[in-house]
Amino acid sequence: MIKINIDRFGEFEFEDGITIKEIIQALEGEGKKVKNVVGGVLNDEIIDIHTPIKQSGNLRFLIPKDKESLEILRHSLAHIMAQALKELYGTDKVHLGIGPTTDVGFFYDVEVEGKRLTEEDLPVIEEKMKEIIKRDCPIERQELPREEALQLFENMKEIYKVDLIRHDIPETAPISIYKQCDFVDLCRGPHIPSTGKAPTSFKLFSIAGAYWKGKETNPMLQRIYGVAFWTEKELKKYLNMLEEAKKRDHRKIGKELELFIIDENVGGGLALWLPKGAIIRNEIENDWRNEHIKRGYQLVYTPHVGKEQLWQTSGHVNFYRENMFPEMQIEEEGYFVKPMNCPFHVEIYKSRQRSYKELPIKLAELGTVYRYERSGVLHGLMRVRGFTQDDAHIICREDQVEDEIRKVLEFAIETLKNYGFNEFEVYLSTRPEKSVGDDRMWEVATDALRKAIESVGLEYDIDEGGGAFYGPKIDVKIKDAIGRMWQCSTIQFDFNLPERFDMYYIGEDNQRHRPYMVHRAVFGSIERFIGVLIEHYAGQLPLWLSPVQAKIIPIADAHLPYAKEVEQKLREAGIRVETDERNERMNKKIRDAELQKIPYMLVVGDKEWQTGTVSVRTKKKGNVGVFTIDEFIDRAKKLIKEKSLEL
RNA sequence: GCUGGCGUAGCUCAGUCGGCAGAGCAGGUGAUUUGUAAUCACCAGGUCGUGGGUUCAAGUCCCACCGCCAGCUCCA
Repeated sequence: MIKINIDRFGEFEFEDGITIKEIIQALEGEGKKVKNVVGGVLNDEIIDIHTPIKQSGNLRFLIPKDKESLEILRHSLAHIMAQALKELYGTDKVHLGIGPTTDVGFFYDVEVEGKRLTEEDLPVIEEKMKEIIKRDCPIERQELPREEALQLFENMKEIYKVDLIRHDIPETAPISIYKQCDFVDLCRGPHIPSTGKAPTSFKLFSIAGAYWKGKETNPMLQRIYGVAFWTEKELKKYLNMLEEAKKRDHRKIGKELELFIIDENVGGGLALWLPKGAIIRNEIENDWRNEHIKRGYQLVYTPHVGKEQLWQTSGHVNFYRENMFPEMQIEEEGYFVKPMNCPFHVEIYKSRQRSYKELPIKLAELGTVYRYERSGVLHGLMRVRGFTQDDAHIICREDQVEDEIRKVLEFAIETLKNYGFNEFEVYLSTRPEKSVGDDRMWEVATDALRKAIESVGLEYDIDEGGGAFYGPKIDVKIKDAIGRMWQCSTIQFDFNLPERFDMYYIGEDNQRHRPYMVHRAVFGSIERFIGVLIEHYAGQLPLWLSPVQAKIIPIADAHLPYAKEVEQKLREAGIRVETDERNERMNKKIRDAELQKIPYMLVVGDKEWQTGTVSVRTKKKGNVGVFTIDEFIDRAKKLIKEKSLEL
């Protein structure tokens, strides 16, 4: 017998191996109402109503609106899709790979003999799935001995399932299969009680190649992706988000607003900054430099290439070579384009002997690095081959570690907030199995990272063993306006380079000591961060970052002299301003300024000329009224200085 | 790199069965002189990604390459 404490129902004793389904029957037998249960959470594990419970514990029933039950639904929809495929294209012809859930839905990797699935097939499959849902097949679970399961799937010609049983399912694990009508699948579960419990609020959205088990040498299966939610409303919301993401695509906006281009004549993953994009970048970089100087960083510059020996010492030649541009020969000497800035910063540190008194030394650089990325992964500014790290290396004593890490994290969070990001995900990655450095250093460093996060008051997840071999790290992700997470800041200890380069400082004891070294970046990559900013703001950047902050719109050509006068005054006040001198109607000029996402439109006509004013229209609020030129300048200057998000 | 899709004017795209390369926007010229999201007319603009092939005839069909997009993979 086992004891189960059921949330809201109390504690019960049951036979070992009872299922939720049977528990519900028992409860209902006692006259209790238990409705709509699609699964349960047993001791933090999501299980379905079919799975035998073999241990005592706490159980909570799941109904559709529970977050955890989505996984059950999505898993079942993957099966329903597989069943649909088999019914459409023939049981023997469809070979199933794996069909797990994803963040928003599910996929199934399949092979259909003699047929290449295309997007046009998706609606047909969807229809079939809806039919199966309507049929309301009860879903049953069964555990089989290994040999029997092998036999079954061999008979069904499910070669991939056989492969899974042979090579991937641990000897000790039970082998379970799920049946719904005539469809049988190898599966760990969990699943909903019957296909009829699935709503039709799902959508198949793409079809793509995927290697069996993700290995390039294996055959490629076709992966069909679906999204699924319990309600139509949630599905719609998600689909709208996708639409919105498409509208915000920084590649599209970057082209429309003439911010940057990636030109095939130059090469994939190599961005060219057009004048307007360069303004954004310049603002960000100037701000970055000022903030770093304020915080005691010292700015440095380093070259784009360095001798092979340097990269030997750093270990990059041995461990990072596949990501580097190939070696070049100059006067019998090998050189590499830099994939990272660290070796140079280390050399700067080593340029003379260092005393404990001058630590911490914080060297900062907007260093442009080049990495070989496979052509297929390049993506606008988000994934490039040449990018600028907002890099800094903090070299300090052990007694300074905690304080320095806290300052870095505070700095990063404060900066990201300034750019309009207020939600973060923080990850602490700890020591992996293969690593360098002694236990003590790992402990001091990991502790400092943890304390920093806690002192800043952030929630965080621990990625146990997820650190680099050379040290633990913190990663910060930001949430954008439509809920997507982007990796930005990173704070990484490095126990490797100080050893390799034999970095030291002279301590109070007149002895050599190994310093702690930390790599850190706030934005990660300037290119990528600007890409994220563009998508976050849908191109409507904060005033201080806008390439053109105000557009002067003369109503007719007659007002041009006054418009130029206003323009001159604004320019002298440091506001980026343009006058629309075209012989177009005012409405057209406003429309074009709106499309260019210019924050302020200053309409000037007879009235304004006579009174020395401008009629201010903002991108957000439309016409906000008439201001004197000085009033407008004061307001705009103040907002720019404050980096305000307001207009 | 792999799988699939797509490459037509500066941009967004149409082009049927293989039969004279199109539209809108942008650009140029002219008219108009305008009060809060598109004034009108005219003009110019093309090696249909590149190279080969099939055909009387190729933007269209076939092959190779290049590039882009989605996904896979990768992301010390």
